[in-house]
Amino acid sequence: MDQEFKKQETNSTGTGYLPGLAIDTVIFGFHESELKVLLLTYKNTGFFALPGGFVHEDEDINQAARRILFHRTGLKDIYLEQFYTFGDKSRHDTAPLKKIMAARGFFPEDNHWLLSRFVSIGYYALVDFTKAIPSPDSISDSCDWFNLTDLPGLMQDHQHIIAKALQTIQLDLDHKLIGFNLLPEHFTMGELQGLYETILNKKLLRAAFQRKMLSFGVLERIAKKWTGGAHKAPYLYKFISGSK
Amino acid sequence: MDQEFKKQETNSTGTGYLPGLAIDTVIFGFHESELKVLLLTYKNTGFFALPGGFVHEDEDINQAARRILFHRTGLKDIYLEQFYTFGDKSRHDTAPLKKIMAARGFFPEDNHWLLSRFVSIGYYALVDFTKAIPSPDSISDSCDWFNLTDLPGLMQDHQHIIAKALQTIQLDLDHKLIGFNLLPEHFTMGELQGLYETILNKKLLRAAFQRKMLSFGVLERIAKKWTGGAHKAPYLYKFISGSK
DNA sequence: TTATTATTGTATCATTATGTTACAATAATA
DNA sequence: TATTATTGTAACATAATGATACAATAATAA
Repeated sequence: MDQEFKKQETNSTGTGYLPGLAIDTVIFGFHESELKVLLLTYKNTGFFALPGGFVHEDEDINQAARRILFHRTGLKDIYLEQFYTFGDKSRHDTAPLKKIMAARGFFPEDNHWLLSRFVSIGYYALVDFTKAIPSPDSISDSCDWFNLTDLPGLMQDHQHIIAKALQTIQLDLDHKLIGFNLLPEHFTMGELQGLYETILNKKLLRAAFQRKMLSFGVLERIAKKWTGGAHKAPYLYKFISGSK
Repeated sequence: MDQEFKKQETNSTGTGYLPGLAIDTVIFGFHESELKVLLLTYKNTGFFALPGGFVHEDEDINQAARRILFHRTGLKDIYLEQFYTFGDKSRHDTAPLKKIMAARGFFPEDNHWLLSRFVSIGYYALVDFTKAIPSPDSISDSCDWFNLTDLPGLMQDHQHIIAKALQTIQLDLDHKLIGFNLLPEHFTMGELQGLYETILNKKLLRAAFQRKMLSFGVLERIAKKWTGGAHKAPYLYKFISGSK
């Protein structure tokens, strides 16, 4: 899989890829009451960036997004949604990419395909934090979770892409049942509420939240969870539905 | 403006355009209780298609969408929204395009840029039917409104693009105030309700609809409209708001 | 001029959804 | 066995929406 990058650098015309088209994925996770995104750093540069990639000539763009997602998290069958395509001409800034390549000892001609203007299709993914295993590759030093509230400086317009992704899931949360994708298979009502509160960035009323969630009829009560606290044990729930 | 097409055909490598990237616009209008979309036919082929175009090298994709929209309708300051990017590899079908070009007496090599695989960014526009003047150009025979309920056979996946656009405005209609863009400056409550009913494809309750619309506080009552009917005259309203 | 007709604007009440408070149930601990 | 904190849910209050009813009023006909 890591040949992918060598292939991208070496063949200066980008044969085998759709020209000028990139995919960036905002991979959301949730842990300890914090919404997180997966970021990587490019080797020896300290640049933080969203996991992304390019589309093969014989590949649907959605397939490409899944491939990239799998590559970073090791996960298949993930909730993945295209949310916006970014194509301002101001995105075209070759400096960071040149540095990234230089740090690998590669000094491309100015007409190298990777230095041309790219339009990027944004996808967001919702993954179970406990199942996803971030994996760096030959081109990146690290690939790790960052709190959404405490992001490092990001390459290009990646900050903006994340903001737009967040905005999208905030809107989607109300009318699609997507929240569950961020939790482990079993969860308490309190955990689910905490997730909603974090995404929407506001407090919700406990009684009303529970009533509403149960009214959807997609939660199956599994067992009790004895947390060790001196109080009633919460139930564990699991998401059930034809659609996931 | 019509040189645009000659430029696209003649220069076989597509210099000046972003390669492999197209824009398709679903331009919605509303007239006589029918939702309409603007379609064009390519000269001497009878192919129906969405108005579309390509992105200039020095242009934001949103600018490109506005340029295409202006070119077709003569309108600026139109409500325009990107809704999805279509990039299945199955879209790549050179046959129709070859016929279109052949009908113009142009027979491109197989490696002509227009025959390569394209990813298309979909935009939808909401326009005042009474203001938009559909205009064909050198490459198209006609450019006309078609009822959404009675579309002709369309090129490639344009049917699917329209379906996705419709789905998007149905969802947007609830939480954005976008409906007004499809009506003339002044309209009655009945006309507004008819518009909503057509888009959502269901009957709404008159009293509740009126109460809700007025509660938004974005409607200014202008005057009465004497229709000639033997009944109370409805008020004319106008949309007022900082955001349009 | 006045009755008739169809449609509009809105009040009224019914129903449903949501906000809010309260309290019994219950694990762990003292 | 009492205490504590938290959960699940009942109960009530308020707000939003569904449904019906009716007065207001342009045009037309008597």
